[in-house]
Amino acid sequence: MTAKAIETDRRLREPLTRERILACALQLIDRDGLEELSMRRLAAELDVSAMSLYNHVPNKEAVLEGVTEVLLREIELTEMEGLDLETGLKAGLRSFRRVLLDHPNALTLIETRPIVTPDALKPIELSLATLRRAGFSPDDAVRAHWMLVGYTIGHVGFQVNSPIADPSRVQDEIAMRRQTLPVEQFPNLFECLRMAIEGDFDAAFEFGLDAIFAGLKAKLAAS
Amino acid sequence: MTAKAIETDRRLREPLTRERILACALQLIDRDGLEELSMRRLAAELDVSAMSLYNHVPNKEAVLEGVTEVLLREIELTEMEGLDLETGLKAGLRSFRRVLLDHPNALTLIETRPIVTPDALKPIELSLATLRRAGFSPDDAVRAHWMLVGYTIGHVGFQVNSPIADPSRVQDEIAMRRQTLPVEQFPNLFECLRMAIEGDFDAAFEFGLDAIFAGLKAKLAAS
DNA sequence: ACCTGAACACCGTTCAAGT
DNA sequence: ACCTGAACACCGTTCAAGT
Repeated sequence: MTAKAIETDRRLREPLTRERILACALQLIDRDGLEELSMRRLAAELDVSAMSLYNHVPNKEAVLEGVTEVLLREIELTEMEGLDLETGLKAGLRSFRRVLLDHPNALTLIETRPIVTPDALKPIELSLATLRRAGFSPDDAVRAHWMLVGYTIGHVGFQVNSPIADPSRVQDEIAMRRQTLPVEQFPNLFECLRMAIEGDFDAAFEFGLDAIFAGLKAKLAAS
Repeated sequence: MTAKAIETDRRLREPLTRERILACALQLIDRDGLEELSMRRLAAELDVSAMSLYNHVPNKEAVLEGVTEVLLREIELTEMEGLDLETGLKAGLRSFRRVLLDHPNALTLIETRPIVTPDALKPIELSLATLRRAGFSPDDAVRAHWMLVGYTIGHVGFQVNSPIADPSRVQDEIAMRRQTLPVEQFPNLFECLRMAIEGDFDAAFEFGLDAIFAGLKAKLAAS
């Protein structure tokens, strides 16, 4: 092959960049799951040899952190600027939850990769600002922030990893558990089973948010 | 080597069992992290060939699920039987949190492996029973349970994966962030930084619990 | 400057052969 | 019934060689 032909080849396909690698990695995670992401598969997907990736990214961990960054940038923040405590934070948390639900296979990434780039810290800054404005001390602002974010992530985790997430198998699941479990030892579980399975997770999330904000406001009034 | 010598060998070391495999796997995870657990390393640790494991366990996923089961059994439940809403559930959640904090490297396992054995469902049954007894409808009992467990897991995740978990590096961290981040764009973050780093996570957890139970009781009174 | 093939030290798992 | 070595199809990453 002549040098000219190779030049043409290179111009035909997009040049490899960090951004393109991260975008492709996220796609792969969304489609096939986090376990299925390998440097070799990622390279193949980009039509490139596995080793080319290492010209743009130091290692696989950097890819995973980069994907996490991309996800955190997806959070819509405009709706929470300058609003009051409940309205502003609820908007931010709903947007955060939406991103998490849009990328369920990447949840573990968000849980385990603390990112400290300015983009990633922006939501935290806004959240703390809202809490401070509402009257919380710096200590309690941090605690309230942790509570809200912890609750949101935990709740999504519950929804996403629910053993009975597939609605088409609900009936099977109920039947199976009735066989496996001694009903008389788990009366409340069985009473709540259908709801737990068919549950409206959005409504459940709002239920929790309401309770938490009621509690936070009570704390504020008491201090 | 004679047949007799091999017999002696076998009698010298404990016989391989599922229980022994799971216990060893948990140890390995606690010591070296989840990433470091491989079937081959696990086998080596047990002084056995990698393939022997497959006589007691179908595959690696089964090992991970088994370890999760073991962890869930560690939750102390006696203290929450028959107690009132706040006292009982707080006791259970603190015990759950203790187990999670004792095995930080296994947190992802608990988050992603829904276990449906009777042992694993016992805590849920007790939690739901307490909530129903306090007056919640089946729907709201499930929602409150999700909220509490989601909060607890999320909070521990925050604590465990905090980028600044190593207290010896707190000062470095502050200095580094001051360099990297434009202070004027993150005033609240910097104001809260020291607390976020040195924060008393136990106190923060209790702060959130208090707020949540205040909110739950308000819900109960309103309905 | 960017890409690549060959190589190294690992994986999980299967299978046929041992006791 | 339990254990094992060899083998297969994968990994992440390094390095020297290409353009």
